[in-house]
Amino acid sequence: MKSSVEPLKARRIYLLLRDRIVAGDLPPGGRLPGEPALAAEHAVSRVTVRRALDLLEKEGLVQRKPGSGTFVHDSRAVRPIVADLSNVLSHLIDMGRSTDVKLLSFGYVAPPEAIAESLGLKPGERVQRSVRVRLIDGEPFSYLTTHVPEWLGLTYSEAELAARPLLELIERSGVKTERATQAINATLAGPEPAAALDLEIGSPLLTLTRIVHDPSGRGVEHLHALYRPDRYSFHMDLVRIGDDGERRWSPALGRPRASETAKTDKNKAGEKPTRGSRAIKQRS
Amino acid sequence: MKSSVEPLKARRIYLLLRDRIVAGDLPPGGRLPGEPALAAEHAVSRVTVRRALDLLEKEGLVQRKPGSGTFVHDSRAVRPIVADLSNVLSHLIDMGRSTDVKLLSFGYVAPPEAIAESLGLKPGERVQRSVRVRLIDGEPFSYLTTHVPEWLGLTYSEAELAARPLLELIERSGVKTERATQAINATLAGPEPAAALDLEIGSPLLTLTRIVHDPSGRGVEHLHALYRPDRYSFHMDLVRIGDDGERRWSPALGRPRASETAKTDKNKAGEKPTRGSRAIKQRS
DNA sequence: CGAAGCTGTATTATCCATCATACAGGTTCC
DNA sequence: GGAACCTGTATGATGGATAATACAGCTTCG
Repeated sequence: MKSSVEPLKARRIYLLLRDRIVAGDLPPGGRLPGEPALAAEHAVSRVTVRRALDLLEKEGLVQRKPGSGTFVHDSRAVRPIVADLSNVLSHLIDMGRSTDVKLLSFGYVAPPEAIAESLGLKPGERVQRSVRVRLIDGEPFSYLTTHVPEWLGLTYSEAELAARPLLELIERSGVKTERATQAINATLAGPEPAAALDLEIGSPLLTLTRIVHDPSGRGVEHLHALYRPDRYSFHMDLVRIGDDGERRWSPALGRPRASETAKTDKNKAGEKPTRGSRAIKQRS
Repeated sequence: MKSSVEPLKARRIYLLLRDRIVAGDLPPGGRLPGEPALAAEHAVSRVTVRRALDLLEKEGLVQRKPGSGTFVHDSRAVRPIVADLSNVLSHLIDMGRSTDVKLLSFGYVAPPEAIAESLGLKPGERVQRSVRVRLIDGEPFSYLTTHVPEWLGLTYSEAELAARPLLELIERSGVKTERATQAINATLAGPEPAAALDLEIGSPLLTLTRIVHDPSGRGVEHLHALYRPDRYSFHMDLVRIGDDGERRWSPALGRPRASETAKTDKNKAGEKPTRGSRAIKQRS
C-alpha cells in the first residue's frame, strides 16, 4: 500500500491547472506561467508548484523544458468518449474501438433500502448485485453497479453477465422493458471506484442512476454508473420547440449524429488568470 | 482566512462513509459503527475518524448524540432540485419557490480559443462575457458563464442581462435560435465557483456546456454552467424504441412530470451572508 | 555577449495532519 | 446501581508537506 500521504495544496494546484488545460483555457502548445508566477498566484511556495507540475508531467499533460518553460502537451490525446443521451456508444464500436467489461463482483444480497424502494421490492426480497467496469481500448472509463430482483437475476449466469449486456439478458428472460427514469449527477470518487477507474480518491465523477421498469411498472433493474469525466461525457442535440408563450429546448431525436466525434470544450472550474500580476521577489 | 488545508485520510474516510450513506447502505436513522470501531476498521486514529464525522455532520448527513452514537440523519432533506433534460425548472416556480440571479461579472473580452472556435468566430472578434449565479430560496445552486458574440451582446445592456433570461434577449434582437448542442460532464470546483456556490474548493460539480446556433449555423451563445450536485440534478424519462435488431433508450418527450422529487431542503440557515451584489428575481 | 527568465536542485525551518493515550460525562441495558 | 458502551476533549510526540532561500545550468532575445 502506498503509505505515502498525498500532498494537499500541491494536489489542489494540480487539479486547477489540469482543468484549465483540458478546458482549452491554456491552449495546447502554449507556455504556462513560470513556477514563481504560479507560486505567487496561488500563494504557495515554489516547491509546491513543482509538485503539481510533476504530476501533470507524469500524466503527459505538460512538457517541461529546462531554461525555457513548461508547455501544454500538443496532442491532447485524452478526448472524452461521446455518448448520446440514451447512453449509446454504438458509433464507437463502428469506429473500430474495442470495449471490454470486467466483472468485479457478483452475488445475491439484501438490498439497501433505497434500492429496494426504487425497485418496488417487498421487504425481505433479495437482489442480485453486480459490479462491472467497462474499458475502452484497455482503459477503464465506467464503473457500473447494478441491482436486479432475485427472480430475474436467476435467469442468467455470472458468466453470461460478464459477456453480454444486462438489458439483453433481462429481455431474453421474457421481461419487457419499456420505460426507465434516470438522473445525472456528479460526485467524488471513493476508494473502490477510484481504484477500478485508475483514479485518485477524490477525483470528480459523472454519475448516472437509471431505474428500468417493465410495462406493469415493476422495477427490474437499478443501475448506478460512475464515469470518468475525462473519458466520457453526455452529448445531445437540442431543438427549440413550443410556441411563443413558452418556448423551451427539447432533445432532438433521431440517430445519434455520427458527426465529428468530439469537439471537446469541457469546462473550466477555474477562472480567468489575472494577467499582469507578476513581479514576485523570491530573492532578498 | 481559510488557509485550513483539508485532511487526507480524514477526507478519504469521509468520502467512504458518505458514499455508503447516500447509497442507502447505511439506512436513514440507523446508527453507524462507533468511532473506535471505525478507527480500527480503517487503520487510523480516532482523531481522524472524528474529522471525517465532523464533515458529515456539517453537511447534515449524520447526527451525533453524545453517549449514544452517531446516526444517519433521517430526513435526507437535501434532495437536489430536479431539472429535466432541457434544463427547465418551470415546475419549481409553479411550486412557489423563488429563483434569483446575481450578476457577478459583465464585460467584453477576447475569447479563449476553445470558445471562439465553438462559436465560429473570426480571429480577433470579441465576445461579451458574463458570469451569473442562480439561487433558489436564497441558496446558490448554479454558476453560469456565458459568451456571446460582441455584435449580439451590444443589443442589450448589463441591467437587462441581470433581469431577463439571456436567450430571451437574444431572440428579442431578431436572432432565431433553433438548434443547440450540449454536453454534460463533471469537474471539481475552482476557487471562484467554490466561493460563489458556497462550497469548498475541490467539491464535485455537474457541468453543462451548451452552444446555441442560429438557423444558419452561426454560434450565438456559449453557455458554461456549473451546478451543485446536492442541489441540482438532471432527470429524464426514457422509453425503449427501435425494432428488435437495435433497441435502445430514447428520451420520453412531453411535459416533465412534476415528480416527487423536489422538496424543500432544510439546510442550516444563517452561515454565509451572500455577498453584496444585486439579486434580481427572474424567471427560468 | 550578456541580461533576464526559466527549470533543476539543495538546505533548513516551520507547520499541520495524524497518532497514541488518557479522562470526563452521557446513554443503554441488565 | 453498575458495567459497557458511546461521544466530547485534551495532551504531547512524530513525520511529512510546505515555506523560504540560495545557487546552478539552460534558453531566449536584444
